[in-house]
Amino acid sequence: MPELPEVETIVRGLADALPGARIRRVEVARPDLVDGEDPEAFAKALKGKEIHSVTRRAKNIVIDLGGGYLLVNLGMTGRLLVAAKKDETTPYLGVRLELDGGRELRYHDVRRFGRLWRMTEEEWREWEGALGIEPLSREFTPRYLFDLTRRSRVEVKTWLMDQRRVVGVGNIYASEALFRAKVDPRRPANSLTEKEAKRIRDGVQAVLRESIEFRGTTLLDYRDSSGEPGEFVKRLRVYDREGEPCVVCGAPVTRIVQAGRSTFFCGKCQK
DNA sequence: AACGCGCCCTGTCCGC
DNA sequence: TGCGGACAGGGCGCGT
Repeated sequence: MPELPEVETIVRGLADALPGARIRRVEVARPDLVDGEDPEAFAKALKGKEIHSVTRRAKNIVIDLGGGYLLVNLGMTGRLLVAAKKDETTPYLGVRLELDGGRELRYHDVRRFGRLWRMTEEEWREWEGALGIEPLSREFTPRYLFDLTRRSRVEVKTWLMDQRRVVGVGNIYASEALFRAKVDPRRPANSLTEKEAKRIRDGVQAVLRESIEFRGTTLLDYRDSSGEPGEFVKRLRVYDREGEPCVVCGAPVTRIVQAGRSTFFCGKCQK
């Protein structure tokens, strides 16, 4: 569900609300959501810890507990919400962290593709180092993108979604970025020119930045940490617009399937 | 090593 | 109205 802009929006909300809060009690309603240890050990380890900061790495939410981390990946339908203890819950509640001041942090997930897990400082460094670079960082240069594509014949849309190279781009923003770059999503990665690599870099950064401004894309399930939907869906140019006119040339938007996922593009604008 | 595929799970929507 | 199939923002593990 959530790609970089959605996770970033959630993280900004949590970073405002949570630092300084202490975890008083932990309830694991859906044990399969906890990775790496049994739910009792997980709960015991978190109890009493203070939340120092909340940040993002790739599509993961990173909660610094001071000498250890709690990681959250939202999968397709995960939500991380700050709520009042007295507020109503849903059948999809997975994990509840009771905090001070009558508040709690709730993890909800209809499909349960999401995960919560703990990491030591050392595990964090190793895990984090194996991920690709952040697309909004200075490291993400046209040259970086061009050089890494040389060794891969994978179609460029699928290539963009591989989190070992560049993180944070998922199914919506891969289509949107390639539309902005005017590059056909079926092109093998190693067929790109340097100019096209630059256009793709620019397209990825532009669409991610704009989507963050609009607090992400809500197709159905996505909500920020306050339960509010994102507004970027109105700004999508090709995603979920099969048959509708291209916003640039008017030709109908095409839908194809790549690596089992829908891709949307304009066959006239994207070469 | 790189790559394609099936699978995890629940809900919604569409065509018949 | 009911039913089967396709599909949904992600990511892992398998076999080749």
